[in-house]
Amino acid sequence: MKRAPTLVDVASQAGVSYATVDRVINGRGAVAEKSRASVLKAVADLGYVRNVAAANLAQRRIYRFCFVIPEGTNTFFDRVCTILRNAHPPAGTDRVQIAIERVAAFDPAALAHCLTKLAQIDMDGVALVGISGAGVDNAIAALRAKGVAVLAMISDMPAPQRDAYIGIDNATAGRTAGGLIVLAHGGRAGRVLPIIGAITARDHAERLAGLRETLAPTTLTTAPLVEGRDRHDVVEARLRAVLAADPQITAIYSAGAGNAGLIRVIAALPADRPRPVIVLHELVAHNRAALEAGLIDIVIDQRPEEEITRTLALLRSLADRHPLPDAPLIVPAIYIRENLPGTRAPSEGPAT
Amino acid sequence: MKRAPTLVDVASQAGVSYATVDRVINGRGAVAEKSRASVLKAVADLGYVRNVAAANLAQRRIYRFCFVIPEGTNTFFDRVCTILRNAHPPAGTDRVQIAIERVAAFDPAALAHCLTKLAQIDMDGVALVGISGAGVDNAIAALRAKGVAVLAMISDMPAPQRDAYIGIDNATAGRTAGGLIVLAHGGRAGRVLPIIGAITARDHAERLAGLRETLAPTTLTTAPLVEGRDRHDVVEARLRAVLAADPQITAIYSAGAGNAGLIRVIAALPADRPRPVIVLHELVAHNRAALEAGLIDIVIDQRPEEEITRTLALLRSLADRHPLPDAPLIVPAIYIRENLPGTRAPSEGPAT
DNA sequence: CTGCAAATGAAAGACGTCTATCAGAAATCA
DNA sequence: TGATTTCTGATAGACGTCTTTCATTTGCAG
Repeated sequence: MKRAPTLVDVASQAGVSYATVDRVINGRGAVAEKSRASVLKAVADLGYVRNVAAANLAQRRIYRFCFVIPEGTNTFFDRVCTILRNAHPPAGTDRVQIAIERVAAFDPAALAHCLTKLAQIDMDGVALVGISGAGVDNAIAALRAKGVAVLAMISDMPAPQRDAYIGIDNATAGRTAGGLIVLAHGGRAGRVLPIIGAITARDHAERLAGLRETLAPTTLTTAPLVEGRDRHDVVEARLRAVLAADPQITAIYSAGAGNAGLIRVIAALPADRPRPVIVLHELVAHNRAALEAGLIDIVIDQRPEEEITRTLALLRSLADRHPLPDAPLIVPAIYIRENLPGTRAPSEGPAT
Repeated sequence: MKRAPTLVDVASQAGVSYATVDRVINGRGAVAEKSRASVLKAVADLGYVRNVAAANLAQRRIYRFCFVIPEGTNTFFDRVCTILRNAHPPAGTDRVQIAIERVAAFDPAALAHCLTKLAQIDMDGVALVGISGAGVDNAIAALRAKGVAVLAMISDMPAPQRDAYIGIDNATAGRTAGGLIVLAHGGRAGRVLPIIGAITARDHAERLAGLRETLAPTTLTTAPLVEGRDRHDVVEARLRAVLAADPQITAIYSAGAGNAGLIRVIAALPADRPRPVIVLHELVAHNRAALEAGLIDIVIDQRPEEEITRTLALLRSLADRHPLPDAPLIVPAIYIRENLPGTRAPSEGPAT
């Protein structure tokens, strides 16, 4: 068990001085092509990896990350912020500063402005919820040009613009909803009502397509799409109307937000006949309460905790100039009343 | 933004020398009670936190962890090992060595022997699957006396013996199975067949109790328990017999292992009548294949990836002498055919 | 008061990397 | 060839902690 190679080892192996190795590794000063090559070869031959602890010590480094989160009526993003605030930095080595910036939702100009401000500060990485338009591309490009890592969370953006995407595959989410609805029908006929925020929202459209894909080969039919604009009041009014007009509905899949309105409608349904099977997205407070109350059946969750954990790990990894590991997409979680996190006391003593 | 306090700061604040501070912090040599108190007070006042990077550098520290995993016919533990081998150490700072020791399953003596051997080596932490008996307690106590952190994974052990438990709440898992079965019956009558490994296995018993708890208030009845001893052949034979004798079965919940046998039985059922709803545990290869083939409906998974991630983070945290964070129990995941991880290509480009 | 043990202080050299400086060598151009 | 550039080497002082050594002071018992 010999010790890991250091930069001194690399220097002697390459037949150059430490100073030259440093110039190559940290890209400062001019280095002859020949020297550069021999240093890189020595690095490869020895399997040198930078000792991050030593480097951080020498630089008195503090990792500075910023999460840019949409601000608005959407409870989900409040949940994300809560998780972020409680997020223990990747455990162990601390020296991680996490800032949260809220910007108006669906407002590319606001996002671009925020990013431009961030470019002033000396950041190591920025995570944002991907949207495109009005200068966002340029603002991101400017950030990345300064060496800031940029990650897309929750909603993706065209690949060349960001360093990586952390989030779920929305088509899978839609298929999952479909599969559960099929299961709940147990072979009987049925009619599924899809509700989304807007057909122009890419994630919603993808979920809807996933649902249809799964339902297609079955006996279940699909009712006309309802657009609820992610607003509680709109969802409430439209759903009430549809349910009144079409009593055949046996299942509802809401791919977007605004579900507090949906839940109000369900709560007001007559108790003498079975209510439709209901599948929603995101385990936010009102959805969770409805699940516990038996007003809805299933919540598909994109597991923001995991998204944030992974994002932090990736930001860290990029900041340390490690090659970025291939991170598979997040698998949407399925919650029913019985597997809600943190409700029941554990069977024995707690983890402490 | 002033720099974080160092041990030098602590020393001057406490009015003692660096050496004394070191003796207090790292517990070596004798220190007068008065000095100890003033050092601790200074630490608290200044909010000193040790710079782990510097400490690790000075010690040339390598974290040495060992996972003791049962060896046997159980595919699940093979999966655990695979995950472990691919486990990127908590990202960023590396210098983590992970050893895997396989020991005979359900054999306390073998486990104790292994632990005793580990006590010889200089370990930072050991994670094991909790079982009790025949010297295990003593072996663990010996380990911990040497300052080695000991975590229980997957199956717990009495609280005072281990530093923490990382795993699922099995009662919740059982209730989850119950909830899904109820959902799949959609209000119709039904008869649920529970299969477990052995009633003496605590986790299996807890899952069964959870199932019964959820089914109790419904119209579903429970068929007599089948004990399959976690063996494919036993499960296969007994299940075949039960299904032949009791055609009323509309659902099967297998709380243990040996499900390859169960799947064989299901695959051989006549195709002209609907098969029972089937809920199994652990997303291992044969269960996954059966899910994809439509032979079973649901797999409840304890998410070993998450268990391992958390275990590593905790081991690391304990090794760094951080106070241990409160880690909630793992929430069992629900898999159906549509949300299996890594099956479908992502809707857009991959994360790279 | 002496003698011994316990407690403390002072200091120095690691650990591996970053950062800077300065002198000297090699390559380039006139 | 000499005068510039462009590279390179040598070196030294951080960064914050660990570890050890040695000398000194303090406390306490006899």
